[in-house]
Amino acid sequence: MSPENTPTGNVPRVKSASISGSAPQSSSGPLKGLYLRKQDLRRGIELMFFAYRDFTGEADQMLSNLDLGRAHHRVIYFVGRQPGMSVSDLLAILKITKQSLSRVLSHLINTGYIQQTQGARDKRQRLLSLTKKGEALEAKLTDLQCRRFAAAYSARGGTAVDGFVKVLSSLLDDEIRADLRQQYPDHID
Amino acid sequence: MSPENTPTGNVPRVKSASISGSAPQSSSGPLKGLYLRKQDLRRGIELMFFAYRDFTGEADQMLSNLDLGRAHHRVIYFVGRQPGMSVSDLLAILKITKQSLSRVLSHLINTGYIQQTQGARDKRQRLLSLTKKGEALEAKLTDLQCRRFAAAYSARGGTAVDGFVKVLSSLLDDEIRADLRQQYPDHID
DNA sequence: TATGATTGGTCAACATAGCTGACATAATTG
DNA sequence: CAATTATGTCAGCTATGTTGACCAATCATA
Repeated sequence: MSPENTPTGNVPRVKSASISGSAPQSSSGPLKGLYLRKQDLRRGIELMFFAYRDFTGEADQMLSNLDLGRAHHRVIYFVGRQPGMSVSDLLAILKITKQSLSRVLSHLINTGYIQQTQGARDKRQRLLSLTKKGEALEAKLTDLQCRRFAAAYSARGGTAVDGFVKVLSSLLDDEIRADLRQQYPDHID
Repeated sequence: MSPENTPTGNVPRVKSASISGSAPQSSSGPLKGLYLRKQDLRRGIELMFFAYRDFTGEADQMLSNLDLGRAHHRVIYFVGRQPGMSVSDLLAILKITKQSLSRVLSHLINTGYIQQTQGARDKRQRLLSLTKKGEALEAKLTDLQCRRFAAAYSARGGTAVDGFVKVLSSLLDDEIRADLRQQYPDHID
């Protein structure tokens, strides 16, 4: 409760970081390497934890009223983003097993949020898309999250948004960043 | 697979955003409101999803080798950050039920990662701290995540880090932001 | 001091969402 | 035709969240 911070978080710097300069520990200007103090890195860790939780919280609430969970949301979101995608495509994005996906996807199909059509070129494929009902839910959920981002972006401005996107991109695994760059070139700089 | 993006993600802007200007849809400079296009907001949503997954991935791997999960990690992390915190404090941070916490915490105590001491002022409290073993694990896990942040921060520079922190802060629920500001004043700007 | 609130713990049961392993069917590809 | 691929399914396990009920120790206060 009291604001006594970590005892290990004062002066020390991260070893493997390429910037090694021993800058003073004053405040937080854009001074070389000053943002690599342990306490700054921990701030990043903690902000990711809290922000991710809050970012998903509102949607989780709305979903639970419909007896759906976050896993359903992900499916609805990505199918909505790229209608006509195959099950394999979705598995590659979500990185879960087909058994896990199957449970969620079957439920969404049975309850009329998602529909499947046989692939034209490859008849084995089940191409996924949202029904009207699914589109309506996707819109409500995405709106909720977009509003949060729009508020944050507006409050902080374009330069901050640019930095936000850059740092998040650099936090990705190299492999994922390459995938994203290929699929959505305007996502990654 | 093909880079055909969302059909709904081209020109339209978010309605409830305070910035309503109909700016041109050129590139991505710090031009007023240009980062509030639906596609930019969706980019934020998606980057949060992928970055959070990758950010936790390495630690999850290390934990699973020790038969521990992400829930154990959170406990170890926050107890390490603020040794001597009470169970209530931890519950307030994690926002889970005491029954959920109990399962994880008991295990960490039984396996010697965390120790409890009776509170001096209030003898009902069990003040939590890491054992040597717990400190060692915390250091390994936090190092792993700090390295990722250090690499990202180094790659993108102080201005980007500043924007990253600002936007993440603004994504928080107001209540959480207020809490963080009180507990860790240097976390939030 | 007696009472009520707080701190922490426990038992039991349940839900969600991941996992592995094994197997099946249909369609494509060589 | 044989091998591979895309998808689905059954069965069972694990981790981590949830409710609800209840208990003991301690603190705060009327």
